[in-house]
Amino acid sequence: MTAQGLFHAKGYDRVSLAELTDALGIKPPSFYAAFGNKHGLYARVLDRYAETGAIPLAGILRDDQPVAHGLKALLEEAARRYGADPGAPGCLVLEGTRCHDADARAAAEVFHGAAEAMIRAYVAGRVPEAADRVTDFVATVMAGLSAKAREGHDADRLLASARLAGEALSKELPA
Amino acid sequence: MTAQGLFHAKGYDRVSLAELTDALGIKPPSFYAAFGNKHGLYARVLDRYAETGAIPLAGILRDDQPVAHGLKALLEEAARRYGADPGAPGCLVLEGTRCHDADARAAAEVFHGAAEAMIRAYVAGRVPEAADRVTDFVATVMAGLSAKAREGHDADRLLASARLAGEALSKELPA
DNA sequence: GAGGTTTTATAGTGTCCACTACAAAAAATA
DNA sequence: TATTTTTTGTAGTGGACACTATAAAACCTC
Repeated sequence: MTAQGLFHAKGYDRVSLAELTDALGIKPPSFYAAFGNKHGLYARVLDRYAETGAIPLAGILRDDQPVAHGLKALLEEAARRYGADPGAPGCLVLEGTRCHDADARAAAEVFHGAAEAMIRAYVAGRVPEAADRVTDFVATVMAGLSAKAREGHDADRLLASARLAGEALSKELPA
Repeated sequence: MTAQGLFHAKGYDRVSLAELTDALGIKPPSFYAAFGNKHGLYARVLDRYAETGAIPLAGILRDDQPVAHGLKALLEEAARRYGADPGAPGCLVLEGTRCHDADARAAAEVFHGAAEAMIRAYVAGRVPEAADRVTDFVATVMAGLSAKAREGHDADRLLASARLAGEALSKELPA
């Protein structure tokens, strides 16, 4: 199990330093020499996740389709990813924003805030009066999807909820 | 600050026994004589919350209106309550299902499961083929609303998201 | 291959937590 | 009032955790 896998599977708080050093095959002093502290490694894991494991927002929120189409694709992709691996359910970033360590939480909130800003900018570009409301709704549904993934819902169940949420977007935004 | 207020404001994990005994005006030995342990008090708080502070499902999910109407009223009521008190945001039960203590989590999950079962039964009574899907959606949105309330969204913002989610229900369910 | 430098392992430190042994005070009973 | 019982307060226990002091080993450099 990698460090990223541990954080995703158990959440920041519940991963102990002993598990991390075991997973990395190093002893605590080497760990601190390399990463500074526990949330130092977590910050690195988040960077890596943003580049490889997270939803590629830029690729999904494209300007050659209606806004509603992009947002629905985003929700559906979130459902698929959050439910893809039962051993690492939900979103690493969204779950990180709810952990008990202030430093780790702050690190996750940076990524979370950036993602919401991208969504808001995408909507504002074409339907400015709906940007705040629609962004809140999409973020709310994504938070719910991640929570339900952690309750054990599989990708199909999450996808059904994402599609239902998408109906609201079709109704709210111009085709 | 009452024990219930502490649990709601900070979440189960982050309330220490010292805070609880201070709040109750008793010393640890009296605490253990009265409640057994920390999650013993939490279980009592949940009981009390279910009776007084939680959403009155039975009153909202009434049979003299369309199903979509009842569910929309539920989502809107959740938004109002979750955002009503900035010092105790979100749902005590939903947040409890995500805490780190296995006993406390199990206690919260009992209430959470009962609430979902009530919603499912309400939908199944009149639109059985939609019961699972719609219940998942409503529960997902409620989890998202509670999460967003804890991020600091006020009742108005939550209400806007709840209303948008309601549009999907109107579209999905018969009037 | 000797001397110096960096990496590694052992073994711990301090801290915070839920929880409790024990004794002093209070209350109830006789 | 004397004695027993119950409640309370003080002070501490044990365990888990993130983190580190120190010393041994490995690795260069000359």
